[in-house]
Amino acid sequence: MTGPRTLPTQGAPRGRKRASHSLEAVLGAAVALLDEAGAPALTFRALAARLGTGVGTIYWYVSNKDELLDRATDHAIGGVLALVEGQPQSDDPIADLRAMAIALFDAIVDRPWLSAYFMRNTDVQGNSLRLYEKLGQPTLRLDLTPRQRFHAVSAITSVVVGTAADLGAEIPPEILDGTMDRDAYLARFAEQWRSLDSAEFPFVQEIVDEFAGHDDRDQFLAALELTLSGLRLQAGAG
Amino acid sequence: MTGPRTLPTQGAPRGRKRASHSLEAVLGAAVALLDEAGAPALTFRALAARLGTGVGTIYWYVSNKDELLDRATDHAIGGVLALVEGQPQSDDPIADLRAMAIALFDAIVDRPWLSAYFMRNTDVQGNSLRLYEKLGQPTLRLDLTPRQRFHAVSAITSVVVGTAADLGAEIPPEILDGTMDRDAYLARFAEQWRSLDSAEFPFVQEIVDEFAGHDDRDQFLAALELTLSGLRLQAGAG
DNA sequence: CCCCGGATCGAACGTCGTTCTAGTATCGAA
DNA sequence: TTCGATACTAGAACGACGTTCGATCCGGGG
Repeated sequence: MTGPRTLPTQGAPRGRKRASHSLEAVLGAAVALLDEAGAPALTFRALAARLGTGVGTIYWYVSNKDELLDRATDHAIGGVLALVEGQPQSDDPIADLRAMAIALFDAIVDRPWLSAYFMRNTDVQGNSLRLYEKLGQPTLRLDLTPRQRFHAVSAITSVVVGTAADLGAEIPPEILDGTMDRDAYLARFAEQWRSLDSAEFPFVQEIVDEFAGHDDRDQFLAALELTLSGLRLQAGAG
Repeated sequence: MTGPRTLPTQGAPRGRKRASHSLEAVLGAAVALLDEAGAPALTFRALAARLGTGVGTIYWYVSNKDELLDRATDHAIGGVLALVEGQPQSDDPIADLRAMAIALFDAIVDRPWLSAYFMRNTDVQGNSLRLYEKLGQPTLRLDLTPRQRFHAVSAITSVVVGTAADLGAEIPPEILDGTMDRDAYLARFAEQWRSLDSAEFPFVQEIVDEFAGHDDRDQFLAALELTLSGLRLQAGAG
């Protein structure tokens, strides 16, 4: 009456007899909607239409939109987790950290809607905890205190989420429609910046060319590298 | 017909004759609503009620909710900018960078709604550009390439926004009502984490005590320090 | 005096999340 | 076979939201 008993956080849908729509189907359709047109496209009515059911049916599997979003996010993070778990372990823990952070970043670039809901996922169990564990494991091979390890992982996730969110934010609708390409968009900004008073805005003048031609991935990699080199320094001085 | 001609991004409201509600008043009320009860509290009806007007009036000053949010955010960032500009410049550029980042972080902690709208503010002009400039100026005193300076500032803002967003997300309604205090909330998580299989979750087991008693500000300061020490290393090796 | 344009107002529209009631299919027990 | 409980489906309805629109007010220049 309040919903299906439990959901397997992993694995195939176990013996549900003849349900035409499982929770898995709902989540899959939700993720598809999010992928196709972002967060505003995920409405109960659109989801019901896609599944060929009524809105009431969705509420049988999920108690409200927050839970739908949480479960859909966890569903998507499952994919990232699989990727990260498939990565081979190297001799250098920091290199492993880097590889995982990049995999996570790429996943968010693929699904920009993830960044908005990534941080508010307070699930104790689920895939995000498992991902957190995976991200933390390389720090166990570093000469750090538990506190330093804790801070290191949160620093790395901050960099990933922070830059990815920044990235997802800078995409106004004009550019998604193909009306205007990214370079022209950046160039318009750059031009306005160049016209600023260079006595009042010396820094902006200094970096405007870099901004005009910047690559988001390079920007992320540079930020990540700063954190990682700080971490390497910390581990070496232990 | 489409709104007031322009808005002074700074300064007193100039000679508007007898408007009972200026844009400044609208923005002030909007920020007040956001401060009192967060983003969901800011609705056109609530705002109109607070101003003692109709909803239509607000649309005279602002063309839609996105613009309202952008302007309100910029309004709030003006306060941070004033704080940052009031800080004295020291001999150490990195220390200045640190101080600014901390001021920004504290401002977001004060106004958690800022984190959500901080990144999507793509205004070319306005206070966020000025703040960006201020954040970048210390890097001019560092021995770096323009590209490195550009990356350094975006790395720092990523850390600030990333951790602040993470922080704002981990506040479920129970804790804001005073129903449950933060320590008990963290302890509940910690307990569930402790019951996990330690072979499968070695890292979580390692840091669970740190997590249970962690301070958000310390977490941010640690992440910031990693980036700054990486930056110092980069500047020294120039 | 009238009129014109800046400024104000609130009813109304469409969409959203959510609730509720009615309904159908399946199965074990009587 | 009948009955009721359980699992699930369906869509009308409600209130709140963002937004639009025509009506209205009001001061200053003709």
